[in-house]
Parts: sequence; structure tokens; C-alpha cells
Amino acid sequence: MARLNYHHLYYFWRVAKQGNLTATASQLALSQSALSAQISQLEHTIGQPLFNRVGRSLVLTELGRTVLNYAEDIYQRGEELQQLLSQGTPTVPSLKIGVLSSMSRNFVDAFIKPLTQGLDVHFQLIARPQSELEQLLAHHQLDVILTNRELASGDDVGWQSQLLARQALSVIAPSRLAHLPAEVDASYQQQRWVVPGAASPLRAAFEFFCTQHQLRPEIIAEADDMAMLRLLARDSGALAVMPAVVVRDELQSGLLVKRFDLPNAFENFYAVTLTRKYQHPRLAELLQASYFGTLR
Amino acid sequence: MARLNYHHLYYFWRVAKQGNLTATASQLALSQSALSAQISQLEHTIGQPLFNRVGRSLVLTELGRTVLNYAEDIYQRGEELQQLLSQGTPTVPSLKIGVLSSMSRNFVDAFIKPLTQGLDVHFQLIARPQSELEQLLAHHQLDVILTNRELASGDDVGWQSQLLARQALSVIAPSRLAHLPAEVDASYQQQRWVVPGAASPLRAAFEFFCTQHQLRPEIIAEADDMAMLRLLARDSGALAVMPAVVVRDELQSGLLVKRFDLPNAFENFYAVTLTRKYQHPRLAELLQASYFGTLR
DNA sequence: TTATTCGTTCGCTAAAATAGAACGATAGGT
DNA sequence: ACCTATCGTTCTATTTTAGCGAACGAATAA
Repeated sequence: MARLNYHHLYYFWRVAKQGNLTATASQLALSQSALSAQISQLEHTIGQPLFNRVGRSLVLTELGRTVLNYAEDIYQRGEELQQLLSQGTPTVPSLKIGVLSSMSRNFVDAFIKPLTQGLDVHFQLIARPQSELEQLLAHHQLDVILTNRELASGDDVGWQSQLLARQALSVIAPSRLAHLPAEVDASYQQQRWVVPGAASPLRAAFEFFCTQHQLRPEIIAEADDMAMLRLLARDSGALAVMPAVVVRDELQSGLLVKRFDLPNAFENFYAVTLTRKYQHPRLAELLQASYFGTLR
Repeated sequence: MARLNYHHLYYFWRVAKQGNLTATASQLALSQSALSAQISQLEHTIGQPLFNRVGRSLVLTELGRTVLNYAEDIYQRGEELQQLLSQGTPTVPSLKIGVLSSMSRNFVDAFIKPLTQGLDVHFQLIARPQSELEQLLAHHQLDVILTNRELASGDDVGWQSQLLARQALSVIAPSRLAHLPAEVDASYQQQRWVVPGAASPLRAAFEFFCTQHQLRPEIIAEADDMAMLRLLARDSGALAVMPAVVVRDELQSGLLVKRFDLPNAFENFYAVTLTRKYQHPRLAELLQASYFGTLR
């Protein structure tokens, strides 16, 4: 193969990211024809197509996706360099953190604490459902995602999960029910409950617990979103099931009280990153800080 | 600034790495003049010189070094892509490990053990004196260096040290002296010794120990190199001062015997990496494995 | 069906990269 | 001190590459 033409590759990068040749051409102040020709040339030197021409649109081939991954690393770094050269300041790019919508904001807050203290890094928090997060990560739109679901690790998969923390699942009571005992007895039968949504593994753990103790809870509300669950726990006057970190502030103020932990029921928090991506310089520190933080 | 020309940058990369325009030109099958012109153009678009023309040679400016760091990331990844495209296999580049010449090979062996077990990564061991290692690392010729000297950490410095292990400094005796007591007494006064070289911090620790115990050792040999020290310990019949790991095999076979550790004298082993370098995919695992290994 | 959008192909032109020769500066040898 | 080989720069002519615009075809929307 002839030597790779980095300008061809650059055009490919822009087009592949955008998924649209015409729009990219105008962004680059370039004619369609020029762009089309340059990309065909790249495909010619490689010897294989990078796009499938399906209908009147361009769809990446398998190889195209692979090449895009490399191009992403290459030109992301290149853009950084250009910014450095034009501004004179070594710009640390914004750290993009994807967060599962339903996760506890308190946990996220704890995770990003090192960033808010040292003010030298911009970061973006992007809350999305799991599937979208995975897509964004795969497309290099995110540096890391925080989620409670472990993803398959391994070199071939392309991403790796790291367990950051695990939180016991607790039974939280409003202060007027603070007298309830620290283990299940008959007094819990009369109570109304607020619990995680049916899809959640936390809910499954709670159901199992109920079966074991022959508890027949009157469930008055359920929610996937931890922020929502927190509000429900605070305002409903009912018992609630959730990791204690979710209502950290309310526990501290005495508005809510933790009665006990469910045995062997945990919510796990994972950080998922791409294995072969250029790592954001602050991310490693963040992950490590978080790791040591949980051990303390 | 006009858009960065990646071909100019590529040429810059090659020249800066080589440090010689003429040689690079012939490698690229290009005339000197062309290469010279392209690099001046790059400097022109940037607006500042990347090289100082000192005498008849090119020396990187401060800015040049910075740009080289970026270029290294960019084109190293580009080369990987080219290899992938021409060979069809996603080549994991060889992991280059710099080792301080005088370090114990047993320690290095333990560090690279994960690599020798999984056979999927090529690696190179490069033994050099400290100053050369630092240079090679700074020039991206190495992924990591293993040394017993800590280097200043910090973002501005550009590299970071990680403590991998610490080894007590021991007094090693040949089996015929196995009867010597496990603490210093008069019987140690009559002995001949083999010790680390005068430049070493280990030697300093030993000297301090001698002063404390009013020991006046008869030093028959000294050596910087741990491998050499090992041979001396084995063959001289004298007492020796070194970390026990150096003569691990001889201790196991009973050929040598450890008498005692010097109090508060340690050899530290550090892994030093560049902070802003694209990290070799296997390096993180290696460092982590080593870290957990030492805790066990 | 007709108009519109999107990508490709084909000449032609403009821009760029490159070779070669001439030059200046420097380091090394005698 | 003088020659000589080495290294990088500058200038001009030439080749190579990139890019524009128009024409085209195929797919989608109205």
C-alpha cells in the first residue's frame, strides 16, 4: 500500500463523523466533487471501500468503522495541537462524562469532586439512558460513562468496566417512623412503600427480601430515577428502598432515617471507558481517586 | 492560523525524531530542499520557529518539543493504522521497557511476568544508564522505564513515577558462613565484604549502618550492577549487601543465606511514564498487576 | 410524474510539492 | 590558516495533486 495520505484521512474523518458528504463539504468550504474524489482516492490506496453507497447516502463499512476509530484518535489530538498553537495555551479538552439518567446525583457528585475542587478542567455531564450512552462512548463522544450496569469487558469488545463503588440497599424511613426496629418484624406489615422501578435489579432484590420475610408491602409509588425516588422518599411519608447515598443530605439533616440494609443487596457503580482511546489526562486520576475513595 | 497541514507536520515529526534533515530526506526518498521548504512552511503557518538553526544542525525549540509530543501521538497511531491496513491484523505495537542497567534482573523478570505468560504482546527490554533512559522516554522511544530513583512528578514535568515495590537491604552470606548470628556482633568484624558501588544510595545506607555499629568492613569488591553483585556474592565467598531478590535463586538453593535486613534501608522500584503519552494498551494492566503483586 | 437531494464522473485550471543547482555557514582535518 | 566535506537554505523550473464546475444518475419526497 502506498503511504497513507493524512489529508484524505482527515476528510474521511469529517465525513464519517457527520455521515453526510454534502454538509461536510460546505463546512470545509469545499465542493462535493472534490471531497468525493479525495475519499475515493483514500479507498483506492487502501484497496477496500470505507463506505457502502446505499441509496444516496454513505454508510460506514466494518473496515470504515475501524479506520474511523484511529482517525478519531489522530485528529482529536491534532485539533488539540491546533488550539494550542493558535491560542498559546495548552488547552485541556473538556472531559465528557456520560451519566445514566437514573443514577444518584449524589454519587456522581462524589465522583466529580476532584474536578470541582481543582478548577482547571472543564467537564460536561451528559445524562442519557444506557443504550444511548453506549453509542456515544463507542463514537468517541464521551470519555467515560458512569452506570450501574456492568458491561462485558475484554480486548475484542473495545471497552472495559471498572467497579468504583458498591452501595448497600437500605430501607429509609421518614423521621416519624424512626421508631421502627432495625430488623423486619410485624410492624413493617402495615407500612406503605416507595421502591425502585420494576426493571431495576434493586427492585428484584427487594422482592426477594419480601418473599423471605413474608412481607407484603403496599407499594404506593415506584420510580427508576434515583432523583425522583429521593423526592418520593422525602415527601411521601412512606418507607423507601434505595442506596443510602441517594438521600445523603436528608439523612444528615435527620429528615429521613436509615433503618437497616437489605442483606446481600447492592447497587454497583461502574466507570466504563474505551480500551483503545486516547485517555483524557485527568480521567486516570479521577478513576484512581474514586477507587481509593471507596476503600476509605 | 491557517488549518494545520498534516503532511508538513508529518515531515516535521520525522525530522525532529531523527534530528537530521539530510538523513530523513533520503529515508523519505525526498530531496533536502523539498523537506527544508515544507518545514519552513509549517513554521510559517504556525508563526514561530520549531527549530533553532545552530551551526549546521537543527535543534528543537521549546515549542518544537511541545509540537513533537503531539506529532508523536498522532503519527504513532497513524503508523499503527497503516500496518493494520496493509497486513489486515490489528497490530499491538511492541511494548518498550527501559530498564536501569544496574537493576536486579529478577525484579524486572517479576515485573514482566504477565507478558511472558500471555504471549500476545511483543516487548523489548532496553537496559541503559539513568540519564539515557530519561532521554529515551522523553523522546517517546520508551513506554515505561523501571528504575530505583524517583523522578519529580507533576503535570509540568511531563512524567510521573509510580512506586512498584520496595525491597529491604539484606546481608547475604555464603553457606559456609551460615553460622553467623542474625545481628551484628564481633564475629562480623573479621569478615570480607562485597557491596554496592559508591554512587548508590544502597551503599550510603550500608556505610551509615557500619558507622552505627562501629563495623569496619574489609571491602574486597564493589559493583553498581546488580547482576555483577550477584555473581560476586556467589563466587567470592564474602559477605554481600544487596536486596534479597537479586539472589533469589541462590537463597532458594541454599548456596547463599540471608543473615538479616539492614534497618530502614530499602531499595525502591519505580515505574516512570510520560503523563501525556498515548498509553500502550497493555501497560496499564502491567502496572496494576505489579502494584497488586507487591501488596500480596 | 416531477422536483429535489445526494453522490459520482469528467475535463479543465489553480495550487502545491518537488527536484536540481547554487549558495552560505560550520566543523574537522592537515 | 587553509582546504574540504557536510548540512541546511534559497531560487527557479517542472511535475504532481487538489479543487471547481458542469453534467450525470440514482434515490427519495411531493
